[in-house]
Amino acid sequence: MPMGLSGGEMDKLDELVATRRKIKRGAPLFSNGDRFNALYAIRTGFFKTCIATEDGRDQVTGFQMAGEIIGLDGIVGDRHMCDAVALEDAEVCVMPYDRIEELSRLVPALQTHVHKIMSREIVREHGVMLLLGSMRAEERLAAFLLNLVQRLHARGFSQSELVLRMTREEIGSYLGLKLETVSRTFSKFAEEGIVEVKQRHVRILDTQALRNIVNVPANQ
Amino acid sequence: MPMGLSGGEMDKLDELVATRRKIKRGAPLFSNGDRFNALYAIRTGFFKTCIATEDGRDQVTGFQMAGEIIGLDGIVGDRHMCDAVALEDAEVCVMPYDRIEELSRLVPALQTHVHKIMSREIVREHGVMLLLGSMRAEERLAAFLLNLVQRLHARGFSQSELVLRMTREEIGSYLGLKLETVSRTFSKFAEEGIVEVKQRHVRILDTQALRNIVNVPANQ
DNA sequence: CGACACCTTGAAGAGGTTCAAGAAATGTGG
DNA sequence: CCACATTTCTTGAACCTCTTCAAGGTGTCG
Repeated sequence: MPMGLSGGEMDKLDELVATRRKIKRGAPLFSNGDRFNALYAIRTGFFKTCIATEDGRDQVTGFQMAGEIIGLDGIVGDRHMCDAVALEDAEVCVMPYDRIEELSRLVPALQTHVHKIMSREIVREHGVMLLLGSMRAEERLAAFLLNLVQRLHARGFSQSELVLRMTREEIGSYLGLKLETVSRTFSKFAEEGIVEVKQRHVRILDTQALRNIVNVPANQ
Repeated sequence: MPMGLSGGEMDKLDELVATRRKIKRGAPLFSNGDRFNALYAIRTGFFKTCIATEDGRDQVTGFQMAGEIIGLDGIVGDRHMCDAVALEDAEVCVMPYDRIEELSRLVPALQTHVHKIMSREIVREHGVMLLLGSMRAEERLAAFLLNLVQRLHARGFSQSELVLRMTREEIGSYLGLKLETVSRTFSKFAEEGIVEVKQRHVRILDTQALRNIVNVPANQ
């Protein structure tokens, strides 16, 4: 979070994130239509956000982990426009939105921070649109794995090993594929020696191969 | 834009949108990598935003018309992360970003307004993800046409007639389809008497049929 | 008026889906 | 702690939608 703040400012920020809430696995943090009054910073656990249509369609719009912010969709209409569901037992900081607005006016660093968070989400979604609009199944899954493992690594986890918190169906929904296609693509990667997959445990054996599949240059 | 402001506040807002810029058809408003320093409010004209990858892939992430805001992607990284190209001669208000932040701190209504604009963009992109992730070609094109005509109607244009400002290829890129598929789907709609298509001139003959295709209930 | 970009349409092919069946893991209640 | 129900995952085969490749037509702009 932002830095270089005075003591008084820090106290206010501390107060902003003072309220905690625990969510059991499978339970919603919020649901489509719920009144919006706070953003949530994930302390621990793993979430998915998704939108459901009347005709039973369902689209996972993202997976969120510790340190990430959920609830931005609620600002525009005063109600949440999607569901946020815990994929494992989780704890979040409840940040009342009116307090955020109030504090942002007093602390420019917080204001900038909030804007950047929203802008980052917009840019992330552009990337998902690229993935959904132009990639084939293998490319999608490779991009997904690289993205997940990169975010986990940034949090101190392994660069090559991960435990999926979501089902094949949820991965498929996110990637615009059927669960069978996700499963088959995992099997294909395993045959090719790129990954080792045992249910939700994934070990990446050849990161560069995944990068080549998505056309990401070697460095970085 | 926000209302219920004092005279002094209005003056500041007027100053914020004082600078204009004209962009010729085909010219970029900004390009990926450009330093970010302003948001743009479209006064007249029509834009597309798109991201290009090294390997020649290209994804249109949106089409924007009068009254809409472009440039939000630039906030997070201090550089624009996509290209914005005018699809017809256009004019925009240049709103320097540091002035927006400054003014937002003084005028809460503006602060809320900015947040809502960003939140709306996030929600819009969720809708695009649903479209790209779970709809078939006909559903995508029907949703696209309904969305376009609805936005045009909100600006005083016809509910049933529109002129496309973009090529089949650009529509296809946005919808995750090849241009041939877009063309064929238009022809199919025309055969079925749902629309009349003559190049870029489209007349919607049966709005409800389009709604049925995307599973939107009759009302609204 | 000619060059170029854009659009349409056909035919063949590929990638992903659907349907189906069975195996493996997970959770639950006795 | 074990048996059983349930959920999740894997794999096969047929099918379908969309893509690819190709050719010709239409419109537009200098």
